[in-house]
Amino acid sequence: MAWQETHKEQSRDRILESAAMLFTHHGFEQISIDQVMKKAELTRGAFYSHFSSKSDLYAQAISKAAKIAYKRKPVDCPSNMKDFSEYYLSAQHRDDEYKQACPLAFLVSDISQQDSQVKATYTKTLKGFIAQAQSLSGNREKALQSAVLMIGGLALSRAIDDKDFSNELLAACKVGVTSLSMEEGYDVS
Amino acid sequence: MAWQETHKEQSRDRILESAAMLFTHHGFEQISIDQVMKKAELTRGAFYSHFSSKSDLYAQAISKAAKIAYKRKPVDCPSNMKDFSEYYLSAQHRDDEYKQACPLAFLVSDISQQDSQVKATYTKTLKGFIAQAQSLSGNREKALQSAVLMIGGLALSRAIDDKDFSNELLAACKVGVTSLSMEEGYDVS
DNA sequence: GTCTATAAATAGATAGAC
DNA sequence: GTCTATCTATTTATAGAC
Repeated sequence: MAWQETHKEQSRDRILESAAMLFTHHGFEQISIDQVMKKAELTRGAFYSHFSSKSDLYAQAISKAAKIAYKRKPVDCPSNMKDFSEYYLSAQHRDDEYKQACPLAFLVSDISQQDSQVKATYTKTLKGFIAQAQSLSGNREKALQSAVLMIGGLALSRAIDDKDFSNELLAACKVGVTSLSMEEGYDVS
Repeated sequence: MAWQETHKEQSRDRILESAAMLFTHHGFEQISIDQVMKKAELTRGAFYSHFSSKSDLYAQAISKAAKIAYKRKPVDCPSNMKDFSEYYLSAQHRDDEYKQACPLAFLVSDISQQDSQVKATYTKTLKGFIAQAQSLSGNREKALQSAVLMIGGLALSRAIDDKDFSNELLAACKVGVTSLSMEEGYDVS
């Protein structure tokens, strides 16, 4: 039947899901192929039947992680930037309590060290994120600014070794995004 | 004489400068102790007379890199956020043409994977950056938002594999920072 | 397709001569 | 303090059995 995955597709999907979770949380270099395969309940040797290299897996895992993160939004289709940013800039998201975090923030400075396939996947994912923001704010410049406040704010909040300061930063970014969506100059054209 | 460094201090400083440059550009995992020592014109074996571990070096290199990046600002003391952001969010800074870039942006998602010493150093550096922004904008919340737009915007612009899109993002962040510094509610208290 | 075994390279850290 | 040499561990990728 069409909905049934073949055995190979199931294995591939388990590898990809494991990689999405591990890479998003720990970055490219900190995770070995062995760790990914063990989480997928397979052995190292089976890896190269599914992906051509670790870097190839990384690129596809970023795309997968973004899809997973997108699915777990509290509302299917947030109707405004305020709701979107309150979910995105929450302490739960920063602390990755559900292991389904946004790779755009968690891996941002990791990506500039990777090959062109990885960068292309990241760029495509970021463009999707900004398109989503633009559909809510109706203005491209404000959508770009909001995206930077959210992705950059979340990334920075994770690097900080001071909970109060980290929370303060997240709160300021939420205010920034909300202010942007309430300013004059709203433009749906 | 007091200004003269001892031989040991000179070696230590060369190691630190080499590490600052290499780590900022390539991240922690991509750089080996051997590469740092070669750039400092020493051999591997001499490393542990100066630093206790690679991670120890990383923490101190971040602080050093921030001092170097701060020194190379075009103006000694930018008098407003617009000037500051135009330098910080330039294509030259993104492309690291002078190899003296800001580690806050270049390493942001790298830091969350490191030990507490590294995180503490990064946090302290970030607090200094925000204090600088606050002294220019006079308002803490706006300073935090400006810092995120600058650091987050620069970090994101580096991950993007599309020059036009990257430039567009930098431009939007400059506008965002400038707008913040011109809004009502300016508060010098 | 998945397994075990291994090749081949690299890196962090230490030992000991000078 | 700096050097050469080495220990030990890890990792990507491949080979070949089933």
